[in-house]
Amino acid sequence: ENTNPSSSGSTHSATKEPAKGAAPNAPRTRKKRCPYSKFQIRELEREFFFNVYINKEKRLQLSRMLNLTDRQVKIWFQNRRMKEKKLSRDRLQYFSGNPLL
Amino acid sequence: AVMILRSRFLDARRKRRNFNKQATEILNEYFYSHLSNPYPSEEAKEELAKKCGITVSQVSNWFGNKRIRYKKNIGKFQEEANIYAAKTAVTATN
DNA sequence: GCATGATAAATGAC
DNA sequence: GTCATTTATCATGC
Repeated sequence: ENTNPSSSGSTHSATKEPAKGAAPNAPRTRKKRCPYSKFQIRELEREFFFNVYINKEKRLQLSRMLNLTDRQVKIWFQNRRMKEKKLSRDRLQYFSGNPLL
Repeated sequence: AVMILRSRFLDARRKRRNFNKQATEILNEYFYSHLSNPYPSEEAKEELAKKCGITVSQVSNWFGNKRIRYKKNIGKFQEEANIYAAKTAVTATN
């Protein structure tokens, strides 16, 4: 349901996304936030279930399969670990105040 | 039973409820009295959370949203800024 | 219909 | 690597 625009041109040659017109004066434009598709999320979550920490090989493999950059996959796992940590904190707080109704 | 609780917790996360007026007052007071550097420390966040009856994460969310929405349209918050500026001025003179 | 709180990508400090 | 943040997006309140 999401024809991903992040696949523009450079066929995921990985590790570098500011493939601009080689302008030496790069204004360092922040990449716009692009929500991932359901399919991309499913595959990322599937891998996260097996390994909270992903290695380089699987990362490159996933980035090719999902048409994301290597950096995007890396950052997704970082954010996902932070999310898991927050979920744990919230669960703890939620179940601590209640005598298991 | 546990599963019901679990599912209820999971989908209850994103259900939004507005903060009460008093909590919003406290947060705005801090924000506009620290407008030059609206970044409360971890201790300040905990204190604000306690006074407002919300979590520290909610305090962080509130300041994150407030900072960017204020920056994006200062004019829209001008009236609000004046109100709290006057309020802190009064409390300072008392 | 926007205001508002929470979450999802992306950056940067350390 | 973590983690506070910025920014856009989402979902809800009213």
